[in-house]
Amino acid sequence: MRIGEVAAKAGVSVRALRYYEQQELLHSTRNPGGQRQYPAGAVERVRLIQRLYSVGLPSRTIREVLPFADSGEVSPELLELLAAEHDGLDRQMTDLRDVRDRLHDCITEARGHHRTASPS
Amino acid sequence: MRIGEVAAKAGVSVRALRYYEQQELLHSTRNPGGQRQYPAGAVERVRLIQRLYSVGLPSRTIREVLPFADSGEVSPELLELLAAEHDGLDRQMTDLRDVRDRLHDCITEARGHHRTASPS
DNA sequence: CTAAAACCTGACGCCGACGTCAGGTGCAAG
DNA sequence: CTTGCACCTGACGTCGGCGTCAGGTTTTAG
Repeated sequence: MRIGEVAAKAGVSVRALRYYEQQELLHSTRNPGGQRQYPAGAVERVRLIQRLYSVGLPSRTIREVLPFADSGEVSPELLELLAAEHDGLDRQMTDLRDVRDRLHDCITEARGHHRTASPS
Repeated sequence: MRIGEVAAKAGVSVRALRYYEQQELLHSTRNPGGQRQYPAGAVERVRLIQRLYSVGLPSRTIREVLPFADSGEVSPELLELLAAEHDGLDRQMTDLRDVRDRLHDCITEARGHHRTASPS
C-alpha cells in the first residue's frame, strides 16, 4: 500500500502519517522510486496511534508503549512506565467521571425544571 | 485574598490566574491600587478549572459550562451543549478504558513471563 | 509520449495554555 | 525615606500535532 491509501483507510491526513514516521511511531519501506510502502496492518496501527493521541498521550509515550501492542516483550523498567501510565489514566478517568456526573446532574435537574417543576 | 495566595493555595502559577481572568473563567475585583482581590471560594473554583482543563476541555467550553457549577440556571441550547460534551466524555472514557486494559494485559502477562514461565 | 495524480523533502504557520522577561507601581517594615 | 517583595501590564517564546505552501520527482491513465 502507498501512503494515500493508508491515510484514506485510517481516516487521517497524509501529513499525519509522515509525521508519525518522523516520530518513529510508524515505519515504512521504500520502493525504488523512493515512495513509502506500508503493509496491510499499518491501517490498524494508525488507528491505535490515533486513539492513544486522543487519550492525551504525547508522541514520546506512545513510542514507548506501542511495542507492547505488537509483541508481548517487556523489560522491568518499561513495566514501571506502563504501570505509571496506567495509574495516570486511572486518575484521569476518575476526574472525568466526576465532571461528567456533575454535568449529568445539572442536565437532569434542568430538564426537571423546564418540564412541570418538581416531580416527586 | 491577593493573587499570590490564591495561586499558592490552588497550586497553580500567578500567570495562570491572570490567563484565566483573560479567558473570563475567573473574575476579580480591584483594590484602590489596582491589585486583584479574590474571595475565598476562588481557590476551589481554580481547582475545578484545572480539572476541566486536565480532561482536555478548551477554555471556550469551560467558560460555557462553569456557570452550571455555580448556579443551576440553564437554557435549552446550553442543555444541548452539555449533552454533547457529556457524550464526548463518554467516548473518551471508553477509548481510555480499552487502552488501559490493553496495557493491563501486557503488564500481567509480562509479570507471568519473568516469574517462572507459564503458571497453569 | 504526455498530462495529471500522487508522491517526495524542507520549511514556515497555527493554536492553546501558559513561561518568561522588561519596565513600572503598591504596600508593609525598619 | 528607602528597601524590597508582591503586584501590574504588555509582549514575545515554547511545545506538540499537525496544515499548508513551494518546488521537484515518480507513477499512472490515455
